[in-house]
Amino acid sequence: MPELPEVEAIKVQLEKFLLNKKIVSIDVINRKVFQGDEKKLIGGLVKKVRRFGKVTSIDLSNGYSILTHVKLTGQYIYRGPELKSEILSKKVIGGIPGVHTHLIIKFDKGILYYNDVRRFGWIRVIKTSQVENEPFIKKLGPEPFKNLTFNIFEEILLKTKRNIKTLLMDQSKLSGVGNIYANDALWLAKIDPRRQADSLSSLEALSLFKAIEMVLKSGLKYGGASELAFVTPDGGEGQYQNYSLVYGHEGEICKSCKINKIEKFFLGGRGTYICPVCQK
DNA sequence: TGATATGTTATCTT
DNA sequence: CAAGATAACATATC
Repeated sequence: MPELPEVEAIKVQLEKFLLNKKIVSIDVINRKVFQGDEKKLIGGLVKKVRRFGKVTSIDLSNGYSILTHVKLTGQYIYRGPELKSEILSKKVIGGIPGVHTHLIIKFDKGILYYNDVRRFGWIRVIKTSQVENEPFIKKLGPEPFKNLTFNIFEEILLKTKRNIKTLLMDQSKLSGVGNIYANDALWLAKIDPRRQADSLSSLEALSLFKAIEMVLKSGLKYGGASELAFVTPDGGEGQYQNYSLVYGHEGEICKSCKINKIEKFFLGGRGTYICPVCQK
């Protein structure tokens, strides 16, 4: 769920709420999700928040960074003086703090909670200078809007016979796209997700490249998709699920041809939605 | 009650 | 050997 637009929404709000605030204490409730020495973070001021694909880095003034991946159900929720009205999505199961709260960071003003029902997410303390050398970040492929050009995209497609949808979601090939936006981009480009990546014509590849940018832009515009567990640090939800093109629309009429029903099947173990007539 | 949701990785297979 | 396919992770929800 949290893909490029969702993680960007987290990044933007964390920066908005935490910039220039000082960490005064850290409570690591669950070591499973936390790696490193939290004492290194105490006293640091938040100077910048960066995003690499689906990973966020909170950079501090003391040379350390908090690198974090929320995976499927990780949630960062902030409570502090600048929240005009305190909303808390019911997707925050157990509340804050609650049974699923694994980390609490207290700032001079405000508190940040990390909740994660399934505990797949992780938080790492590393030196800021090492963020870009972190193995996870190092193996990320180029990212849309950043360093993914059409030429690079086409080269990636031609290198493999894997199905195009699985390739789009492979973070080592291109970063940021997950299941929701892969489904929507392929529908928008009218390409069957089962096609071998290297079988796409140059024109089809260009259409898909543009479609990826379009659906990601739409996701960014609506603050991400909150189908499952995604919430923003202010406690609110994204709205993209109300504007998605095919993802989650099984059995509904295709928005393009307005005739055929959207079908769902599994591809690479992931839910895949298509219009069987529009997508070739 | 058991099937379902998904990001990533370890492991198995071709 | 390498690329690709699949299972595993954990648990709330329907």
